[in-house]
Order: sequence, then C-alpha cells, then structure tokens
Amino acid sequence: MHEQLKLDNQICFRLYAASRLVTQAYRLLLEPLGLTYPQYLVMMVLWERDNQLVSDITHRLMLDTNTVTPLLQRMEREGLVVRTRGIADGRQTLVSLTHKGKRLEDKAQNVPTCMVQNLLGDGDIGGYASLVENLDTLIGNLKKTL
Amino acid sequence: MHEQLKLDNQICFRLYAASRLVTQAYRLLLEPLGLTYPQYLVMMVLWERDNQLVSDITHRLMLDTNTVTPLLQRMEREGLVVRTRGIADGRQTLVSLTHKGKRLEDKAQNVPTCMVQNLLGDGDIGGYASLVENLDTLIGNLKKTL
DNA sequence: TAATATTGTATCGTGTGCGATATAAATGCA
DNA sequence: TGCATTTATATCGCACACGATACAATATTA
Repeated sequence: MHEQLKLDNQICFRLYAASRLVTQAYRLLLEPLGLTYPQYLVMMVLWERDNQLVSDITHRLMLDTNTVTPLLQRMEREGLVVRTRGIADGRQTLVSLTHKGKRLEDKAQNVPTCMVQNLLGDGDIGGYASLVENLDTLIGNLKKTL
Repeated sequence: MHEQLKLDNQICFRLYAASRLVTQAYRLLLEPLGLTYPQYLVMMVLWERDNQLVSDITHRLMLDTNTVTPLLQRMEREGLVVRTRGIADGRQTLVSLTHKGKRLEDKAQNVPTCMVQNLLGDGDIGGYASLVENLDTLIGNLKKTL
C-alpha cells in the first residue's frame, strides 16, 4: 500500500474521530442545558441574530432542510424556538427564539471556554491558527468536488 | 464575545463540517461498491487482518458495540462478513470476510487515491503533516477529558 | 391568464452514534 | 461447589444526516 493511501485514511479517519469526540465533549457541557450539539449550533445562529429563515440556518450550518426541519421541530417541542409561516412569502418558515431560548444564552456562557480547555488540554497547540486554516482549505476542496 | 470563544466555535464546527464533507465525498466513491463510510472502515480493518473480534473492531474505530454490532449485522445481511461465536470464549463474536467481502478489496483499490485528490484539490500538500499532527493532539486532549 | 417551472419546507426511509439496559458466558471468591 | 461479579456482545430508544420524494406557494412564460 502506497504512502499516500495510508495518509488518506489517516486524515479522514482522524476527522471522523475528532468530530465524534468533539460532540461527546459538548454533550457533557450541554446536557445540563437540555441541548444536543446540533441544537446548540442552531441556538448560536439564533443568539447571534433572532428571527431567521430555515434556509438561513441550513446555509449557515451547511445542512439541508431534511436535517434542520426535524431538528427545529424537536426544539419547538422543547419550547426553545417558535416556527411561523412567512407573511410575504408563504413558503418560508421563520424561526424565532422563545423566552426560554433567550434565557438559555446566559447558561451557555461558559461552554465555549470549557471546550477550548478540552481542546487545548494542558499544553498549547502551536498551530492552532494553521489548523483552522488547513481545515478551511480541506473544506473548500471537498466542497468543490461535491 | 471574546476572541477565544469565537475560536472555539470555529474549530469545533469546522471539524463537524469537515467530517460530514469527508463522508459525503466517500459516498460518491463507495456507493458503487455498496458500502457506507463506516462500513468501509470496518472493511479496511478486516482487509488488513481477517478474523477479528467485535472488540478488536470497536477499539480500532473508537466506537462502541452498540454502534458496531448493528453495523456488522447489516454487513452480514449484505453478505460481506460472517459472524461466528467464539469457541474458546463463548462470549466473543468473531468477524470474518466472505468471498464477496474479500473480492471487494480489489474494487476499492482506487478509493484512497480519489479521496486524496478530493482533499488536496489542485493545491499543494503543505501543512498536511502538521494537520495530522494537530488532529492527533486534539484527539489526545479530548480523549483525556472523556 | 392558464399552464409550467421553480423555490422553500416538509416528509419518509435507512444508516449510523450513543446512553442505557439486557443477557449469556466466564471468572473470582467464600 | 455455589454464587456474585465481571466481561463480551447484543438490544432498545432517541437524535441526527442525508438521499429521495412530496407539496404548497411563488415566479415564469407562452
């Protein structure tokens, strides 16, 4: 087996494993808030700006409606968001935060700090910025091929 | 919002997005083979060495039996592997490749090359090794906290 | 303007991931 | 030996992801 072939497996499997570990680490922090990681992502989008369309959220999270719609339905059932049909355009669905959803932002204040701690551990990661940059390159390349 | 807090979100969401994009890129390559990406990972473990225990596979893929067992059951249904109960230790389940499973290795020869192409795109391989290294550090840190 | 195409969401089915629990086989220990 | 404990795997339930499809509302066009 060629060197490059191993390399491929290494990088892909590492991304797969790292992603799952990140989600697991978030679970410990988010469970007290009653959120999953994908739900937390939606909340972050809405905390940044309230009242967004389903399509805004799908674009922001690079997901499709067949993932986001059920996600939002569960969050609506939990009383975190409300979905209302668009007035100007009846096809659209507007997603807005409830009181409970807004209040949750305060409780989530320490989550990012904890996650940085989890990622960095005791030591520094020298190439933190370069890691971000490399991931962006990777993501850009993959998007082009899809 | 502090700089670090944004940074956290960036890196975690990037890992999440990159992982999904990798899976999507694999889907195009693996669908002709009748494999999903997790199934392909299992096949790679078995192509490297046949006749392994469920626990060997779970450790190798950093997954638990509640994920791997149904995965193997689907693969057995597809005629890719056979699961046999351990002789020495009746608790164990030994997973071995069928003829069909072994033959699939040839058809999958070009998959890693294609994926490297997808990951690298036109650009160079600069920072590829450091990306692997940084991901390993990240994975190591996350494992420690879980 | 009526017919057609497009767009924005939603629904359905399948395959993971994973916490929680179950079960049978092996082990340990009184 | 008998029984509690541990171990290896399996089962169950829920929440994603995503391809495929459906559907209603808007836009287009003949």
